[in-house]
Amino acid sequence: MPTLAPLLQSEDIFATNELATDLSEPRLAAAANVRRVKAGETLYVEGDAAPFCYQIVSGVVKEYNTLEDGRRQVADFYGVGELFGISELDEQLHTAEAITDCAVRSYPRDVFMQAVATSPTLSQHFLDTLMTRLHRARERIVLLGRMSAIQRVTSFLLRLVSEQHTAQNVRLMMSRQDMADHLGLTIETVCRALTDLKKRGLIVMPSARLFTIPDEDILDDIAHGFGSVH
Amino acid sequence: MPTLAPLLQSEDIFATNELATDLSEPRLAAAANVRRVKAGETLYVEGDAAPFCYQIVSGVVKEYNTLEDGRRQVADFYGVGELFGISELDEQLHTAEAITDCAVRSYPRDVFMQAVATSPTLSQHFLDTLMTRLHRARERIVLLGRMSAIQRVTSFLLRLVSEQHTAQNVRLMMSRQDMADHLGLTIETVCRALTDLKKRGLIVMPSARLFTIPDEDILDDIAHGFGSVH
DNA sequence: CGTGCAATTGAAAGTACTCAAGCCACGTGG
DNA sequence: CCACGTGGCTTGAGTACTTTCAATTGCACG
Repeated sequence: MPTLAPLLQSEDIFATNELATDLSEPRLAAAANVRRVKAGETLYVEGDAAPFCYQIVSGVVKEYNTLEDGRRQVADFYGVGELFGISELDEQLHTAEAITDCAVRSYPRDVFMQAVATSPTLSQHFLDTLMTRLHRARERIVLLGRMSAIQRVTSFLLRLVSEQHTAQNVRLMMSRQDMADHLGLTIETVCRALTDLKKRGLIVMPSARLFTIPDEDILDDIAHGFGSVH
Repeated sequence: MPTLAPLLQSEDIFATNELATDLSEPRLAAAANVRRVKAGETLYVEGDAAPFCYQIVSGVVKEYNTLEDGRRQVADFYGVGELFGISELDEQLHTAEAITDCAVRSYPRDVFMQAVATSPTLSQHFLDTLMTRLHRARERIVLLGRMSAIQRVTSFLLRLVSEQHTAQNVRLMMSRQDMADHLGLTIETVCRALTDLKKRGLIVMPSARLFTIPDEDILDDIAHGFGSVH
């Protein structure tokens, strides 16, 4: 039983057209508003009122929480087409920040919820999105709860590979800090894991933000705990 | 009955609603089927076909994943009224096991999904449930990614306190192993954390499955990283 | 060709884990 | 009624891994 196989294949960061249907929903299209955001800019902060929810037109956004001591936990990265900034409450649960220059479509929350409530197809879509999101969150729970640093980093690289549909020259669009905050590690540990993989010839990195994987299977084994390392 | 659902009462607020709505939906009520499960019995296993989804009538159920090396990660515990065994795929993503004797209501998945798709109120409720579930999962992500053993255990105790609406004689209805698997720790580390809290007089445990908290605020500080501990 | 930030490396310290043993409540059988 | 086995919980010692703190290197840019 390839237990984690399905778990580790997350949704596509780059090419999801998850809510393409949104665009076909007249009320939503009418209320939508596209905004440009530069890399590093914050869209909203944890605890803010949440009058809008958002959908990525281009670029990548991260959503994270900040702890009292300043450490951060990145909940998720969102790519083209993905919806974010939604919660059952009236306030944002995370802080959202662009990690590349972005174009982001915003929908007034009440209009969005109203549209979801009255359009069966939209509702269905939204449900699927939420279930998939939950699935993703739980993959991360397994990763954070039970995997070693090497396994976490390896899983993350494999996720990027599957999202970019190639093992050649895969781009890391986020900083080491973002990776660390996402994987529950420190920046140094991420570096060391990458260095380790490089030294073992399992990945090739022509630059700090670009990597190639000669043999994906070996990395799979490592991610799943078969490699020598825990 | 009062002792049957001590866990997860903050979610009861939600759970109760889930319960009420489900029952008021005639198609669902007609297709529902109650089954009794003894503590320790498995309802389904990760990877199984998922012809049903479930709702707890009484007792507590845990949902977990098993890794290749046998370690486990408990995704969540479910109490009275709560729905579980739902995914966007046709297969179960987790294994579900009763941790106390339970009564569980099952709904054929297709009937359930059909009912959700056609009943706006049910759809709305299901949506809220999913958003709340996602919120819970993300709190766990922060816990697993960024909190120390003491913080994790403390947070868990506080969760139980809030669910059972008292800080006196709170029941731990799950084993140390279940706690460990939920918190991403080993059983020994959970024990040591509890011992530590006991020695510091922050909790009192008349028995291994029962605790009282003299001063909740101090524990709050520890959980949030203000306490002297890391 | 500095400047500044990101990434990497090194050394020491700390935290949680592993393995192993001891404890305790409970149920069973002599 | 008590010795004995069982399973869950706790404690101890040693180890492995990750973090922390402190430089150092690499790289893009003005």
